[in-house]
Amino acid sequence: MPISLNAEQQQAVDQTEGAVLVLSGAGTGKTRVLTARLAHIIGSGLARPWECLAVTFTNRAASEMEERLANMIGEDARQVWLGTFHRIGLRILRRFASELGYAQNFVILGEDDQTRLIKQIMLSEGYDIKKYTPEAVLAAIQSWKDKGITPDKVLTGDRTDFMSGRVLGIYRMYQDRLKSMNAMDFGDLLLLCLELFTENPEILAKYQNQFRYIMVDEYQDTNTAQYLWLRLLAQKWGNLCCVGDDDQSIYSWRGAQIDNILKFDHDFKDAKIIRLESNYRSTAHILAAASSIIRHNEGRLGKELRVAPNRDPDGEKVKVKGLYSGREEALAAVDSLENAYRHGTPYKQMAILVRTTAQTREFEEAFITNAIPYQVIGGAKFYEREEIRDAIAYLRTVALPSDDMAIMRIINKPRRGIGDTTIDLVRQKALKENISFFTALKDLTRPDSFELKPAAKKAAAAFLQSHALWTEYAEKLPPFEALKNILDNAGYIAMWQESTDIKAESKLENLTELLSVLKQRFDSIPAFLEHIALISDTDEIVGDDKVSIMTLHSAKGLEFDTVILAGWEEGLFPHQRALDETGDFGLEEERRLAYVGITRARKNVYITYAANRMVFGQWQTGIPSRFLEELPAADIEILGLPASFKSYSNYTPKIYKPTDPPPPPRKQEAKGSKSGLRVGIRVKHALFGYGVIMKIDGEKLTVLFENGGKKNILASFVTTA
DNA sequence: GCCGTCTGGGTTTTT
DNA sequence: CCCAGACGGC
Repeated sequence: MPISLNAEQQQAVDQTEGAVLVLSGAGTGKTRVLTARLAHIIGSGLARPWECLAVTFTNRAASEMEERLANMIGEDARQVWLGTFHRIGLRILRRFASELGYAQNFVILGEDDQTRLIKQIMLSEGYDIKKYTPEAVLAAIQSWKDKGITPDKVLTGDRTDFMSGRVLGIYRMYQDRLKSMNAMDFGDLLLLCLELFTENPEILAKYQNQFRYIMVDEYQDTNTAQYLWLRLLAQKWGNLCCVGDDDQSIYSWRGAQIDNILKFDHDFKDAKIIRLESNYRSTAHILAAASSIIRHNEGRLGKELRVAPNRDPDGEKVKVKGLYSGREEALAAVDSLENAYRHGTPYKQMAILVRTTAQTREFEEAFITNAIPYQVIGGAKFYEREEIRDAIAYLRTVALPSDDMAIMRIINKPRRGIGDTTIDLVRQKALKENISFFTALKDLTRPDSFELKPAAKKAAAAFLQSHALWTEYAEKLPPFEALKNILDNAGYIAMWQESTDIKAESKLENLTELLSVLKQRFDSIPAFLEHIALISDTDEIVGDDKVSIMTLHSAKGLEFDTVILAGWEEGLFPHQRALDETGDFGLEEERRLAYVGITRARKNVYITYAANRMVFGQWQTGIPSRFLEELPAADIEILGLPASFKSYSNYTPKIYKPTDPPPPPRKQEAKGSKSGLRVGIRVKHALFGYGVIMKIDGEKLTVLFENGGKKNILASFVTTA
């Protein structure tokens, strides 16, 4: 299928040999180039599909590319090695796990399991986990892994080791524990793959020979481990094509090395650099705004976006709005979106982009009040939720009894009389004898074992009996039925049904949702477990006509007609922690984030900030982001700024003196029905706390509570708050 | 082992 | 302001 390309794009497609860096600005058609290039390589017989490796950063990007490729070359597309770094690493590791001393069916630990494991190790080593949190230790370990550093390669005096050298010990123990549990974490999928390659030259050679052409998307976000991995694999043929945009590098905190892209021509000899600068997405004003901001960064590869020919040259100016409070900011967004909707833009072509997930709530509330359909992308992720992780842990322990983290998670959930003391004892035994938790538990319930108190022993035996039954379910029933029966039999469903927890109802809904996903999409438990270990919620986009609310980070790679960039205040955006922790570097990364945000938009951009914001239940005054000053006056329109900002070009960055008493929140027009209850009103429930009314049906209210639950209750049980 | 009350700390961004 | 985890009484 022919596909029209501009000259630079065509050049990127034709330049198949050697190292190529395609510097591809936002909206310049990089996915199109990548897929056209793959199609060209395969179509012209330069390589067969499975001799091509295409690596992306997100599953979403991978499936998009696969789909487009399938449209061009048909079923052959499925043969291409196309996926995220982690998925491809996993595929290789599954095949050669034994070379590293792992069994083929190793499990992949999620973040919660990792933290629990670190915590266990720290506690048993006598560390004060208040002083040094497991999360911080895990982060330090993760950052070594991102750099491709195994425990024996950590240099003395590595400054990421905030516990004066002791994190390394924990790292070592953590890796040992993972291995004895036959488990890997996310970072291992790359790190161990690297180890596999370096220790087994014949395996490396196999893949080097196989991958004649390698392509990488979002190269600016690769970390050192990924860089090393690519370099090894590309060594034989040298055909490595990396596509990226240094101006969109926003993941340094996760180990991404912007240097990878900045030094590409230094790392790979005779590298060709091709610039894609024709933007097919946004209007001139939007591009001008984005360029003007990013121009304040130093050390860029240099690249200017131009409006591609034959497009509406100007469009509307970028609108900058100052609002009184976070609430008003959200209401202003409602206005703008409704206006866009009236002018023919569907809701699904609109997005609110925020810096932090905490900002989403205010918009949700305003959207509920004003009946604007919305979805929050990312945020509290489905597969990270307690009930989902629990259900998965049940499946895991049944699929693989030696999965220690899984069994420990659910053994006393619901309560079965197996408390911390018993769990600790079993764990110690397992550790000492180097057996799995499950085996240790079995041993301790044997008639000739008396280490457990009778009550605990009885409880443990009962659990094992149930476990055997669950295993039978898993063997005999389809996955969906199996999980349903397991959760029922385990009393897990009943636990939530009987719970007075405000979140119980939504947890039950989520479990139903999980079951239906399982039913629709999976016919084997292992396949399902493998899938959920690697996906994230930003991967799933639904086609409903809804406004998307998400962070700037998860917006990368997406585009919308209308984009609202909210919360442009000093400290929030740029975020204070970025400034504190990495200074100018952090500021530049925040600026790139602004650039990413603006360039998501095709037609309309609104940038808003609030003078006052409720943080931790306290009113805080904010000052407009410095990034606002970096916008080009000719391309923006200023609306509703507080008086002292009338002159945009020379504002003094202080509207409200910190010594002034915090301004009272503006009361929303509380008039309405005589009970005072209306959709959107904030109410308080004695048991469930604060929430917002989503729906009123006579005396029956649907309330979205602030701690996450949605509940139907009678109006008489709430008071306005 | 379980369940209630208390308190200090927390909101950057996530494959 | 809210929540997870610690603590103490049963």
